[in-house]
Amino acid sequence: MDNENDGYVPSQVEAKWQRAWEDRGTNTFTREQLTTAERPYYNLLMFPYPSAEGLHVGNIYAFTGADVHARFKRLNGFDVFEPIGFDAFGIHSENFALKMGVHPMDLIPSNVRNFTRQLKRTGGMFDWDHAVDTTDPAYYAWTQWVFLKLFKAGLAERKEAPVNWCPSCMTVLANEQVIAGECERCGTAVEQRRIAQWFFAITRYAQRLLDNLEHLDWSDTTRKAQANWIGRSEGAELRFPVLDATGADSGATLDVFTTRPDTVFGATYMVVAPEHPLVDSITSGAQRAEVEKYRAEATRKDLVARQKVDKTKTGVFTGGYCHNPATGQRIPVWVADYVLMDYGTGAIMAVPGHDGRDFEFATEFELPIVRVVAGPDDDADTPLPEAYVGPGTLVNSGHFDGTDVADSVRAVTEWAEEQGWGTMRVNYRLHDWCISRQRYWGPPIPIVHCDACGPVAVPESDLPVVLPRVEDFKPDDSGVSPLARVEEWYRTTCPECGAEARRETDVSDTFLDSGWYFLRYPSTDFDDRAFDQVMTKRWLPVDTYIGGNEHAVLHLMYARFLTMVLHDLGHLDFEEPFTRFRAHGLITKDGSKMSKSRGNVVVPDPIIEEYGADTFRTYLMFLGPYEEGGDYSDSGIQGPFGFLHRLYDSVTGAQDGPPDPDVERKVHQTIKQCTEQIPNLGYNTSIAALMECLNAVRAGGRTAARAEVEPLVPLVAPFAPHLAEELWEALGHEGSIFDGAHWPDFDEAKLVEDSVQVAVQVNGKLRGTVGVPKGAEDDVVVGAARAEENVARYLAGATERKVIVVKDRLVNFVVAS
RNA sequence: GCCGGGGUGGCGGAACGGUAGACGCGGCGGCCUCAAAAGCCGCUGUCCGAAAGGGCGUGCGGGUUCGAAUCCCGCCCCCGGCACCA
Repeated sequence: MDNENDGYVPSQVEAKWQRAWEDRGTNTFTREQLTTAERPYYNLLMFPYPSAEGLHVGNIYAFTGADVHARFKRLNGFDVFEPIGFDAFGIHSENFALKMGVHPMDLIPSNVRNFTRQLKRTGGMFDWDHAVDTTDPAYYAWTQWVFLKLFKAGLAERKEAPVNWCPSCMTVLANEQVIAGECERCGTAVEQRRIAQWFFAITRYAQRLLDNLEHLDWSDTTRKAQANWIGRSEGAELRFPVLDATGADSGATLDVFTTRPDTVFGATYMVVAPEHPLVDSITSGAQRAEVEKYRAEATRKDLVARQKVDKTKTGVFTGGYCHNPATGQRIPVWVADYVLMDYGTGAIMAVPGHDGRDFEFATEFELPIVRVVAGPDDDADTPLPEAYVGPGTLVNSGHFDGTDVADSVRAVTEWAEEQGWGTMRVNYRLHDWCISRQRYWGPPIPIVHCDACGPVAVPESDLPVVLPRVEDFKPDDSGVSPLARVEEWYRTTCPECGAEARRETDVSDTFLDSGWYFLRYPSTDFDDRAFDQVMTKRWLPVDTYIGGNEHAVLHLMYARFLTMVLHDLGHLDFEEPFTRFRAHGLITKDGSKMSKSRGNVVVPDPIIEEYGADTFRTYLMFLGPYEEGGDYSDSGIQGPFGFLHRLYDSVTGAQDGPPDPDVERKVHQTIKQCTEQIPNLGYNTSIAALMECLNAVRAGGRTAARAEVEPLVPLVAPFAPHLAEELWEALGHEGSIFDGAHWPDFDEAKLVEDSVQVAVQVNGKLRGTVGVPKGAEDDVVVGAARAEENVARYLAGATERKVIVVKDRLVNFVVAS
């Protein structure tokens, strides 16, 4: 390895340039530079959670792809800001700390140090002077500030909501700790408990979050995932009068949301969720015991188990009735857990004839099934062996009989509206964002509870509300946050009336930390504001954000929501944070996701040790299309390793003199390819083009002319930045290539070949090729094609019907024999 | 079930409707070397053939076209996400 014949020693080259970058501040901005940058380009990557295991290949893949983009933009003259940070709060760290018996306040700093060391070795163009750590009070003071902004705007609400509760461990569980309805630690069935929690009213922004998607330059898949998550559906709210014990109208209504108001004539019963507030008043005395038993069972099941689709439907009759305002008939009200409290109104009108779930339930409990839609081959009396959900016309529907279902949603709703029991309505499946965590490792929610004043905001001047060091931070059987055990911390006075009061002891969701971090980066030089107006104007919104699909929904949605809110409150002049978002693919090993249990985890440190970061980066980018990912193979890295060595040899050994015309053409073709493909994340094909070009340069063992290889150095720089610096220096330049070099231009005139190989087909089958001058007239090409020996054999004795000529590419003789 | 994304050599993957398999790995043979590393040269989809050449080949079945991996219709399989959403 240390052989003196081999001039390229990656470890030495990389150490040298990493030191130089740090000494010269190549990758960092001063506050002054951030303020005056002329062509600002904000290149964002998803900041990592600093695990104890260290950086994994997936991190490096994600960051390198973003870094290649950053370096490409920089070589194209932009002032590229590529900050980095640590998303270090949250349940992962807390659980790991619990397992190891270390305090997170000790664990996280050592993890961060290790990550920092590893990240620096990968050669990313990170601005370490503007790093953030979400667990730093100087950061989370402003996370708490964001909370207060929403609170004061009336967008933070406290309401009761179910949490997962393990009756054996006696503790609240996060959703990810519930595996198939059981506690991940002890296997006990998880229950639901209702406690008061803080919610952000993201549902009020549902329509805007949906509408804006249209104009964002984001991957289609990500936009669709967001749209599905928001889940807009159009329909109607219908109000069914509740009957009292005597069968008379009680004055109350049971309201339902339906996307099929046109099938209201087929609603033969109603179903309410077990948690529905009207269950008590609707249930008759005789049924009360049974209903109570069912409700108790339903709440004992956790949400995961309850929502299993394939289980048979369960439910009980309440003994109460509604009256179907369309048919005038009395219909029973049931309680069943297939109706969810948190979608729509928590109650449905059941139309078993035309809804699969209702059909199943009606069959189970022998409830009437009525056909109200007839398909093309049906009439009003055709039996229904299963729910019919296809197109057709209404039947058994009074004066709507014969109406096409396509037109009837609106018609029926308008009719219901005239009669006062229906309204057009849009419903979303997006839920309000629960940000309360009954946990220790997060920023305390900056609220004080006062008996007289209620929940009161901590004054901004008192921020941060510092998370105290608590040695026993394990969740316990109290069902409240560990902070609720620290009396000297939670006892305080009301900021409004001065009375004795108690701090909120829940901490906030990690997604709140990461929901605004991109606003903080350019302003880390300011400790008296979350984000500075001048910096924000210059740098935001983010120009390109590259990250994993696993955050395509939640993280990006929350970040968009917070940005919209801060915009509406006058703190930002844009409402979408990420102009362009691209999701990278997944890197697999032996065809499957890397995981400890599979034992196929690739550990990056030894690879960088052996081959260097440049080779590792180049290999990762070469594996497959960046947006699709690829499969990691241990031996594949040899390709890029050899390529970079050969490049080093050719550049450092280049001679003065004129370039070979064929090689020069190849160089220009390569410049064109890289220029067009790199900004679109076509990294694998760009690297392939560079390899092909170098193969042409070195063909037959020839020595390169300087002019042939010089342009290749900036082209390879995004992938192999250290080597590029070394070669740039070897070519006699001073300073960093990322400051001194320009992305090379290609010359259209130098791209064209003077002769081309034209494929010759007979009846679509390739029978030969002929070399002709580029742009030759059709008859010349056809003549040459006809003369080709093998082609002539196929044409002899056949009748030519037609000749197709594609200029400079192909001739096809269509013949009959 | 629904929504995405895919199925191309031994492997990772290339291919504006126009010579399928670029580039790389692996394999085989050779050069250099005391040896190794690095490097270099040649071959490498498959079947028939000594060669020239030919047959077959992009998950399966149809279709459009002079020509289909690519476009259309109907299936099958894999991966990711959501999942009783009324």
